[in-house]
Amino acid sequence: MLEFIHIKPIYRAAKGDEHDMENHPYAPAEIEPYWQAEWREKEAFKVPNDIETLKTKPKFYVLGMFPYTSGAGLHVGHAKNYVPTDVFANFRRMQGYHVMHPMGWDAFGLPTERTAVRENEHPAHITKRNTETFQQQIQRIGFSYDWSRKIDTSVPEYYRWTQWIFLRLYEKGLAYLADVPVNWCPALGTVLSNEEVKDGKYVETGDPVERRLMRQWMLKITAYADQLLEDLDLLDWPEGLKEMQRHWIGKSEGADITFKIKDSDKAFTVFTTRPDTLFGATYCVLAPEHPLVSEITHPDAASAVGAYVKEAINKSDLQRTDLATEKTGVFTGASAINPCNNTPIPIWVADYVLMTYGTGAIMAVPGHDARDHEFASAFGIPILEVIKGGDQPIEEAPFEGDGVCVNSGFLNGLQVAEAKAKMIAWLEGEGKGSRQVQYRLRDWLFSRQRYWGEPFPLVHLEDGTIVQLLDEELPVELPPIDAYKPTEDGQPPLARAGSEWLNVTLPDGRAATRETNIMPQWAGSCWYYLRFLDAHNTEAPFDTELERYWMPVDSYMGGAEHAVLHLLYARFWHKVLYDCGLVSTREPFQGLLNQGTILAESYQDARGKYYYPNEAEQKGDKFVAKASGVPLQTQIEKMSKSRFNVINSDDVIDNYGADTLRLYLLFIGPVTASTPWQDAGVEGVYRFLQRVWRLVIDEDSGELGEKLTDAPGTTESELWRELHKTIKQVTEDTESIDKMNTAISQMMIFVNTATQTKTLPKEALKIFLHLLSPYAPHIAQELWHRLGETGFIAHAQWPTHDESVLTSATVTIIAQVNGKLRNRLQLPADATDKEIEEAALADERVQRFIEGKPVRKVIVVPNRLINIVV
RNA sequence: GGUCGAGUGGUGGAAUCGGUAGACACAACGGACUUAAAAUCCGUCGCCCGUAAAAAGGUGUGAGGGUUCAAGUCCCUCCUCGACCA
Repeated sequence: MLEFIHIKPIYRAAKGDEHDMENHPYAPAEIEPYWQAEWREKEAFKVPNDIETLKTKPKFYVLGMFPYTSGAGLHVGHAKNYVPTDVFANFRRMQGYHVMHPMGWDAFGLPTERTAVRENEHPAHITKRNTETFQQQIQRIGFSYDWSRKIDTSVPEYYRWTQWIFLRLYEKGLAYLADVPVNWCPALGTVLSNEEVKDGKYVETGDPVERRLMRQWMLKITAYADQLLEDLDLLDWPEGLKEMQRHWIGKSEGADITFKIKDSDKAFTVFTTRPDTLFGATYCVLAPEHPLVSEITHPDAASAVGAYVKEAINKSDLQRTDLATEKTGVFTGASAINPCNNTPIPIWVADYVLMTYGTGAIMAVPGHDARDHEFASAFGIPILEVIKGGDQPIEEAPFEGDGVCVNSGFLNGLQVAEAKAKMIAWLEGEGKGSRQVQYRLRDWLFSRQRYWGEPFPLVHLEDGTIVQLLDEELPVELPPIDAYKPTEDGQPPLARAGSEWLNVTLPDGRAATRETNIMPQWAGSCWYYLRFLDAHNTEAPFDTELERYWMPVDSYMGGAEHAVLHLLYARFWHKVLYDCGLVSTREPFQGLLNQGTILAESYQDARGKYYYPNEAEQKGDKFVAKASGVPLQTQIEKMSKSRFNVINSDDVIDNYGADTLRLYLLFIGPVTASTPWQDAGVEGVYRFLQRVWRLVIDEDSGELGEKLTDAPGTTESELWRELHKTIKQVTEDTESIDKMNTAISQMMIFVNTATQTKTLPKEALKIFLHLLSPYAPHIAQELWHRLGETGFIAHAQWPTHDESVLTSATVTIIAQVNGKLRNRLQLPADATDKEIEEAALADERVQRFIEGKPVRKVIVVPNRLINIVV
């Protein structure tokens, strides 16, 4: 099916086949399953759970974001995430750390439920099958996970504690019911969080989403907005990612200002980040949903306003606020009084103002805000200049920059920043407004009208009171109903679970009904990194002492698509747990890296239909479909099932082995870079591993190579120097995580050098195998074993380089004339600047370019170069 | 529209604090080995100009300008692509 399958399969040494006995090539299909079984049976990577044993060594927690176990199975994109984390875990283990490196399954959620509906099979069955497939596929790659800690978010042993943590949030008043405008997806029959909706569509499926007012569970993440923002400074995350979180939280400082309505005792409050421009406010706008709209609208305008509001409410936020769309609005007939100069200004209703942001009302300053300017221009509202500094007349374009206040009474002559402070002080003094901080972050919509998720540990009494269940009553198990499909009316599937599940009698005898919503997909992943620390605890989510030892996660790696959602939600829960005294760190993930995506070539015809690579055929420099001859376009895109360009990790392992897959994924580029998959490149690293094999094993005899000696490593001084260079570079590059590609380059250079030496000291070879082991653990272990060592090389001590081996007696000095390279000089390493200068001036090639011209300046960079300026 | 990031050979990518551009691979080409092929080993490999072949030289990191003894790297302007946000 895929291109590389055409390449001949790896040679499998035929066991017991007399004719083939003389041939002993590198055979990953033999050695990899063998050592994987050994690691499993001897529990090579099991981490002790006993705190006293743990305390004998420092800890390191390496975590790759656990996968959502969809039916598509594992592809090389997943491996691009897990290979670098595994290399790093191996590296730290060899450096003498207790390494936490676990794996588990994010198993609740919509995609599985959709498959269940489509294939008419229970989500629990599908999940079981999917997780088994994932585990099998992941295990073939030879990762050093402690499998005894495996978790599955969809089993009661796990979600019992998700419910338990929810109760802690509930007790703290952080979970509440509210009638909120929600993103209702008719196709899915559920509400979605803001984060799951983009451009009016569900991000996963593209199904349209509409606005509805519904009673929902909310989590008060906004209560932690400031902490979530400030504590970003404590983290070793990529700056860009922190910036995205900051932006998502969207803190803006400004003022609430109260506007009285003319000829009325009513008033409304606006939030603005530009109180300095209050003198320039020439109208106000209420959001269509604003409660005051119906009260203040003049009877003459009532029908127009009513119609406008009705239409606006169904639009998405994006449609409403997009700068590119034409502004619409309608005048209410009422006026507000500008509090700074008592001028009446008209009140409009317009959908570019959102009820969910700020107060749902704005003061409009068309002179200094792009949207207001556009709106005022369209409706002929006056535009006033109150900040001087634009290079176009204020009627032509708004000026949003910094400048000096004009036409602004007591603010005239002040800079924007001073004017803001003075205006806020004035408003506060007059009782007309106050300093205010506003966030873009909204509370988290936490309930779903679906089946495949955690039930809430809450019950409703007849009088409407909500009662939380006792910790001992957990878990509230998901009832095994068959009718889990969504209904038209938004009634959750759990409402059909039957009275046995629905009806509860409380310990005090009162009758109650269970909450029938479920938690969203993100719930389980909000705390899974804590459960790994104590995965089988039946008394608590995790042991406090173990938590104190292991947390925080030192190195977390995952896709950039989780830069805001998962990472923000998990940080929020963690902070709540911290405030409950349940965890010891303010932040869960100290270090974090986003691995790049794997791209692959895809083939598409003019109609947009995708073709598998083997359905395409090259004709000249164009591609056509084999069957129909239709011309095809090729492009490098992100790997995905729908683009027919997925490379399955199993196929690569079948053809080349897991070590090749691991090495290739790292060799194609930096871990954080997105790079295209190239079948030919896989061959390259496969050849490298074969060279490593032949370095140790004589393919004809199957014995150790004749070149190998027991002599000290230093007998081959060139090799010995290259080895120490390799130790140094592999150590540094592995430490960086991102530059594992150049670590592999250096190992290749070492192997090329070693192939050319007359003898090969086993000592040097064994040291090299240590370096290779985190990257290609199977071949390293096998050769380690063949060299007569017992035990696992994965448990051996990481080597350190000797700087004195690296320094040589002579160095190459670059001789430049006027900045251009003219010759390379071999000089003693300890040559003085003067000696270097003399040597350079004496050099024939250098002299040719000086041509007797006077030397104006000489720059010497020690051990590097000399530049003679003439 | 905004913010951030990135543009280096035929390809993936190296290049520390500004100090040898193109490491390591892939592909291609040439050679050795072979009855032959595969595999393996050796060699060439930015462009231009040169040459029997070399040597020597020029030029070159998206475009243009600047700073510097020295720029892929720093600064300014622009172009293109990507990510995120609106």
